[in-house]
Amino acid sequence: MTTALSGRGAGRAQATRASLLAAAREVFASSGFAEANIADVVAKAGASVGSLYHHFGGKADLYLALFEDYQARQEDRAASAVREARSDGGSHDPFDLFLIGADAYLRGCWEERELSRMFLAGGGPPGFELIARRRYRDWLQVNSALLRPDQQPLGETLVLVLTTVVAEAGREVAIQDTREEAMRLADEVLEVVSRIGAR
Amino acid sequence: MTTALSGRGAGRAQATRASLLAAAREVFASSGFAEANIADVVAKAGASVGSLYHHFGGKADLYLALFEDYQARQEDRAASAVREARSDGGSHDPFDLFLIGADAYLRGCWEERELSRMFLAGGGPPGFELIARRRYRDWLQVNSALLRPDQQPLGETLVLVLTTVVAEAGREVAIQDTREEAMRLADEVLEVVSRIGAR
DNA sequence: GTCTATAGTAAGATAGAC
DNA sequence: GTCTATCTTACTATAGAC
Repeated sequence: MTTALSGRGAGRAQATRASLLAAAREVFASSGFAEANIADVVAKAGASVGSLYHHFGGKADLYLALFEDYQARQEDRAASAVREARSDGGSHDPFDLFLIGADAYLRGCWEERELSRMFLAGGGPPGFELIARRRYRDWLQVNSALLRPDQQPLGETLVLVLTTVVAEAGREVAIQDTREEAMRLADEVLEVVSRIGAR
Repeated sequence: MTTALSGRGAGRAQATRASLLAAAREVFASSGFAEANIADVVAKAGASVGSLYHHFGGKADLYLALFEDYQARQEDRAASAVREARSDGGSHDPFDLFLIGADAYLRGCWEERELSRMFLAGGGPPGFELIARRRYRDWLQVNSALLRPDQQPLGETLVLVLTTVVAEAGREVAIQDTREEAMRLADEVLEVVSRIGAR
């Protein structure tokens, strides 16, 4: 219990961990997982190899930690937007809520475009592909439940298409050069999506 | 010009080159680019490291060669299907032709599912991401020209969505377990796509 | 053209002092 | 908890005989 009471305060250990994560974000984002190397990460973090291995299991673990955080933030953005829309007395229509969540997701892709680019580009550590795909399946499940596709023909496929389009739009949004272009693209895609899903 | 007059005949050199490519296909497909190693390739090909470097520039070059061939076959499938449809006196409607090409592409994704899976999964050699994205842009251009989106609002975005859906459908088709599931998925996606593009 | 043997190198991970 | 120094492993790529 050397680190007892941790998880809070700005102890030096937490600071090290944080700067390691921040450095890893930059290095991985600019080189991709395979090409990135640990030496660059610790150098940029102003830390040491030993520290890195004290806080993380290794290169892959560092990447995974980044992904978990990113994923949590994206889910949070979507969930918050939906919750807010519900409480603000807006539409409770499932498809409208889906669009609201998708919009929040796309905005998040732009705000965190370095990370979005990286994760959506593929090429993480061995086994990462599976993890990412599982997340995708989960998302599909959520959307599928939300949109209750069993009430219409082609339901499952339609949900698959809708989810895919939003996911890919995120990739496209993240590589735009300006915020204006990104937002315009996001809006247009949502417009097309809303036509696709129009009942 | 030691290999002059080559490009044809079943000389031993060509046979070596071919078995190297075949072995590379298996190894890369099962391990991905980063995890695959050259030793496994030459072992499976019944050749030697020296031979490999005689025929190819190295690991990355081997991967690229595989990609070029795959890409050429896919384009050929789509182009042939469209050409055939045109000559058979079928519809000349651009969107119908797009659907025909997409259908041929999806069937190709199933027929060559190991390779499709691999390339669509991401994670090739350094710089591969760029090459793949360029191809995708080219495809977009072709579809864009074919569908003349300037005649309708949201045109470009609509073409982007249509192309993306087909591309992603290819990934999904390639990971199905049976031919029946794959073809059913392909048909349903095309059905949804044709609704999306319905003018 | 094909092979074996080896060089060269890069990088992830560990040991142990402080 | 953090550091430096080192180990170890793995693998690409080359050299040179046949």
